[in-house]
Amino acid sequence: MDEIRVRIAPSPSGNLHVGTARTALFNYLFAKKNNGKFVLRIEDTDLDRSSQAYIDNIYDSLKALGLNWDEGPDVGGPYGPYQQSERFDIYPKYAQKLIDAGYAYECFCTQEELEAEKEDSIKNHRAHKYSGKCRNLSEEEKAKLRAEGRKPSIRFHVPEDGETKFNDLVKGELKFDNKLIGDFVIMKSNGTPTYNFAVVVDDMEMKISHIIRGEDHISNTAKQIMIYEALGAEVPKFGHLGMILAPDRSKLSKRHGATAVSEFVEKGYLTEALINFVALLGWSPSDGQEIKSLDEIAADFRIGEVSSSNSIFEYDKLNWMNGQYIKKMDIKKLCELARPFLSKYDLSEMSEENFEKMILATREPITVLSDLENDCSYFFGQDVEIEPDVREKIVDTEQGQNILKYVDENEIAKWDFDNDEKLHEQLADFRAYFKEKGIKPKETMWALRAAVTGRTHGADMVVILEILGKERVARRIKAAIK
RNA sequence: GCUCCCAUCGUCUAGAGGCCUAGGACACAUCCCUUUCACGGAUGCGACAGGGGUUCAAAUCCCCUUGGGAGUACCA
Repeated sequence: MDEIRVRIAPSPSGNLHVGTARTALFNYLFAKKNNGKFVLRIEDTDLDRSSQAYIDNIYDSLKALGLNWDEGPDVGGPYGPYQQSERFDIYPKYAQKLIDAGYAYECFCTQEELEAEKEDSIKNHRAHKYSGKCRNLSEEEKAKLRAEGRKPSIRFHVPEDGETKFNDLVKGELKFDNKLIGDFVIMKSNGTPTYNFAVVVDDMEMKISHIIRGEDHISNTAKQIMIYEALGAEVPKFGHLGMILAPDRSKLSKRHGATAVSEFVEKGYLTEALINFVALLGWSPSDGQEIKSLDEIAADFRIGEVSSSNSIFEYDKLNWMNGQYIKKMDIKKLCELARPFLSKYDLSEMSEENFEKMILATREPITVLSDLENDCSYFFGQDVEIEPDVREKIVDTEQGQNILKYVDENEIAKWDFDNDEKLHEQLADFRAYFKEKGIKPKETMWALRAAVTGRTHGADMVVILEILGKERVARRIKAAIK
């Protein structure tokens, strides 16, 4: 059997979309599982909408997700170039080949004529397709039209009857009635190829064996198969994935939140979690273990088991999963990723060691890295602002004041801020003292916490005390005493 | 309009005729653990869209209806 070769072919008219990332993922998994090659091709034939910034974003996002390609514009490969704008000269040759073989013809219709045809069809409740009126133009007629200054497009001559069918890797047997497909343009009048033509030529030249893509391409498939056959090329296998939808079942777009991989990263999602989550949209692990690395998923992956229905992108599970990854992540790496999210604080005032301690103590409840900004606020600055509600219900109560005064006068001096084991015990003693007076341990700690952090919940008190140090803690407690 | 795809808990899904009084995960609720929030553990809530067939037997196969999605460009 020939080598398995798959590709992802994004067009750089925007940042890498999660939907594209999922398609890339399934291609990558299929390649990995089958010892094949994963190639990246940039489809930038629409020069107006394409930009280098987007190309860079695609590279960065794919790499960040761990979806490394074997061949592509930047790394090269045996079937390059891998960027369509550098391949413009090869499409006309194939188009000419099709004309010569009678599979395609020049069409001189103007935009207006085409519009009129379409409107006519709609008026008569017919499925509109190109009439084919330029199909049999004589050389004289063509010359005349050319003399008028009309630049022809090239259309593929679709067979009048029969059907085009293929066995979809995920959907099974699919077929299309040829007479419903109009002669479609393969080369625009400006000399550039249309999408349907460019993909086929590129996939053929790049020896792509399996095309795994979104089901929005299903109806293109018939046209593409016709081109392959007309060109005498081997038709690859196709597999169409269901789409990712927003919770309201519409296309996932900006108004639903982030859509680009890079936006998710900026919001504090880990790429490991994102890719894991997206893999679960349409695929499920055979052992029920949902949290899996890319390699583990690849080992377990089978394209035929992928769900053929659409799936909805819900943040709940992504958030949970991201939290799981945050909890398990190597602490050094997490610290690095966390830094940008704490840029509003003066990080220079905190030692590397304390920074790590802080992250270790605050990573537990968070779901996205951006939660850190709020959750770490009390670790910075000399003073804290006590939330009004907390002040009223805890700090300013008689019990609260008593506890704080007691801490100020009898406890703080003896607390060992540099020894967490001792500090831990000392706090236990402190709780025990008030417990004898009938105050719950929880409430005792609340008073301390409220005065020191301004809140009722947060990281472990021992860690907070250690990082803040005796002076700052004393200062904040005094400030809370009326 | 026409063509195509899809249809199991709110969501992601397991299920490929009997193992299903339909399993798991997220979310939600309650409880336990606990110096807070969380984590973790336990329990609970919760679905085969509807209707016809086929069969001894259907979530699983077929048909229709309904619902959702996609395509219908000299965009990709």
